[in-house]
Amino acid sequence: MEERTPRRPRIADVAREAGVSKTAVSFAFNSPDRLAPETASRIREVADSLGYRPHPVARMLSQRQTHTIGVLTPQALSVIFSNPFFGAFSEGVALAAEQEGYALHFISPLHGSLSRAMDHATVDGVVVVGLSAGHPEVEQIRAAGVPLVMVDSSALPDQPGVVIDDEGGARAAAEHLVSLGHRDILIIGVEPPAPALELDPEGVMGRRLRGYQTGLAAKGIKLDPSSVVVEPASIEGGLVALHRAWGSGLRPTGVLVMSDAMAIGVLRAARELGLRVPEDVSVVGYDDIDVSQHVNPPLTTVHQPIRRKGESAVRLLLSVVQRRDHDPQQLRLETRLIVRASTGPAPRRRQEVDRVRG
Amino acid sequence: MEERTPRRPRIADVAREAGVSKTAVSFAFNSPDRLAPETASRIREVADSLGYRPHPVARMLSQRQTHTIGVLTPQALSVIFSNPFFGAFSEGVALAAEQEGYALHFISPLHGSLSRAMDHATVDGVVVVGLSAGHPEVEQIRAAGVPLVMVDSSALPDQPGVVIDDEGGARAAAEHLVSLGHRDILIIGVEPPAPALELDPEGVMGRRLRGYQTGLAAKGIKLDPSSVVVEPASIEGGLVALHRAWGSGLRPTGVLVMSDAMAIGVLRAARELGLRVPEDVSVVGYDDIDVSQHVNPPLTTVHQPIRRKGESAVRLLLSVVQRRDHDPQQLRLETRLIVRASTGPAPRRRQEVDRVRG
DNA sequence: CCGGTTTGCTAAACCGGTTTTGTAAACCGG
DNA sequence: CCGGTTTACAAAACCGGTTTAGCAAACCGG
Repeated sequence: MEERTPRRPRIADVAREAGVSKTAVSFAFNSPDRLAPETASRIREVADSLGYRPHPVARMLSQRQTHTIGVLTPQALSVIFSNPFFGAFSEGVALAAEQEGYALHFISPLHGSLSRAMDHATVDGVVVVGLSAGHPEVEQIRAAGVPLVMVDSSALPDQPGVVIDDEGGARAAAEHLVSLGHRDILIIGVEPPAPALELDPEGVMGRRLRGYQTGLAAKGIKLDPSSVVVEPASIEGGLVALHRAWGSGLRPTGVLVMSDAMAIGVLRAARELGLRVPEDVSVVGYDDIDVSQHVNPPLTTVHQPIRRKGESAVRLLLSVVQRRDHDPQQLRLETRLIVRASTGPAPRRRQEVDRVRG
Repeated sequence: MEERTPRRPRIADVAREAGVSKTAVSFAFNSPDRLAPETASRIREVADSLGYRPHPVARMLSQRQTHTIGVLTPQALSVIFSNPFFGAFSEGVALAAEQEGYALHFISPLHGSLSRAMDHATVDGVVVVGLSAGHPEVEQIRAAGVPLVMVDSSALPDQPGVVIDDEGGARAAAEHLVSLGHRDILIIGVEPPAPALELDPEGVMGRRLRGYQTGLAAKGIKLDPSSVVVEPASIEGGLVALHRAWGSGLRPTGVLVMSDAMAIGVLRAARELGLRVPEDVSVVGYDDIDVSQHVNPPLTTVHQPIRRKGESAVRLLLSVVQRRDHDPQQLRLETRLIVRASTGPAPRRRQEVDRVRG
């Protein structure tokens, strides 16, 4: 005997079965104190026996809240998840969200359009990561009245946000290389999601680039535009980047990489090119992801508190979502250079050239 | 002049402003061909000028679909995201989801309860990862009529699912160590999410354990229960695991680790203990995450197609969500041992001892 | 024992859309 | 020019809950 299309029980079913009104059933679940204790428990029993669960979407609609926060990125999730940085960031986001009982919804371009994705997203607020402040999508979100906090964006002062000292960290990295005697520097950056997009000077990568330049300029090193290459922020991207630079004739002794994931790829590319790290070439990463200290050689990099960044962003967001509305708050976290084993004194130039020739 | 509480425009506002019915507005967005072209475009113009966007939750409610798929895990997201394995898996999930225009919602225990989290989740279907088939939560989902596909679970044959050959991979790993002369083996497993839970013999870790045991038993090696230790699936967990084992007097020459993240921690612990890898101790991981080939030394491990697993799971799920309903399909993906540099011949002394014994 | 408050529940409105059903007007073949 | 079909839109029902307004009975102080 088959059950006949076992439709999901609705609140009306429970009400009928228990001989009460829909209101009473709703009360039984949401504010039992407004019902006589016996009534409440009887309703719950009936509900249980019917296998009734309030329909989450209906609940969202009438309550006007979803208990969900969104993480919005301009890049496809399938690419951004390949960077352990994002995993760690999500870890922080998830930690704070879970503590407050919020679920997590990831929002990435839908059929190429971020707005469309945003239009379909059912969230009480969003953490925006990797998008600069002026972005139209960001305006759209604000216009829709959805609270947001910007991460890694030199946000307008009227929006809450959390940033790190990208420029300072980058400068420290550059100075470190310079002080080791490096003069031929290659910079590897992260490719912006939309190919047409220029490297946004106000974005993370723009700020890091400025930091590098400042650090180098202090010792009188000027940067040729050709010695800045960009690729996607992944191990693979880093691998490709160094190979490309090398292929186009560049022979740096020091490489500043804007992402640890890429730096790991650079380490590998170096090995494939027959270069020893750090004897022949030094590499400095950025982010200090978990594995950076475990790669070969352990990576010198700029540390940033990734998890804390995610956590703080969510706390900030929830403080405005829940109308605990302090004025828009800006949080700034620090970076610091961590010297491990992927950097060393610059090789004497002659030596390097000879070895590669031979 | 302040705008007066700029309420979000509703469909009724657009209808009034354009002098048409709600129906017409809805048609203008969803089936413009049912309207005269001029009418449709006029409505859209009005809608634009008002900044109208269909309310996603309302739309979900009446359409009875959310265009969202859930990823359900019994562990807190804040812990599971720390394992690069999950990042890669999510990458695959996201890839397939994005292609089909589905958003991603992560479901993890809400205030300790998975059911509660599931009750609040607004998804068209879920990918269940790391939960075995018999689990009550899984039954609850099925009862609620939500399509699901189980990943890494020896599912009942009436549920779609994707699994890998955990046992075969594990056996290969064990045989590899044995063939190198190792006789004193330590096994490091992943701690189940609920502390009370026993190591589920039907779960991933149970299957891998069986594989290890089979591989060892073939060469007459019996496993003492004390040489199986479990910790959380993270770098930190692996680190702790080896230290604990060592502290309790175990002196293995070969370590079989059920997760690469943990294996990386083991490599570090070995270094801290003054052990050289692979000269003093050999380590075999499991999963073959991206960084495994970049750590020091490059990790010998059991490869599984992580991304493809996520991707396949979503495709399977969507095929039932969209009523393209083939009968519940089971997908089985292969594993293979990848020998890198973290394994080598068992150290001489022990080998000799064993030879004499044998 | 009377007027006011509290208790316990219901009826109706509402959240913001989509979908079904209905209906005038236009079209159309014979 | 008449009956039947399309076309183009509107009215109403519906999705499945919550929330507001309201009402009868019980309680309660004076």
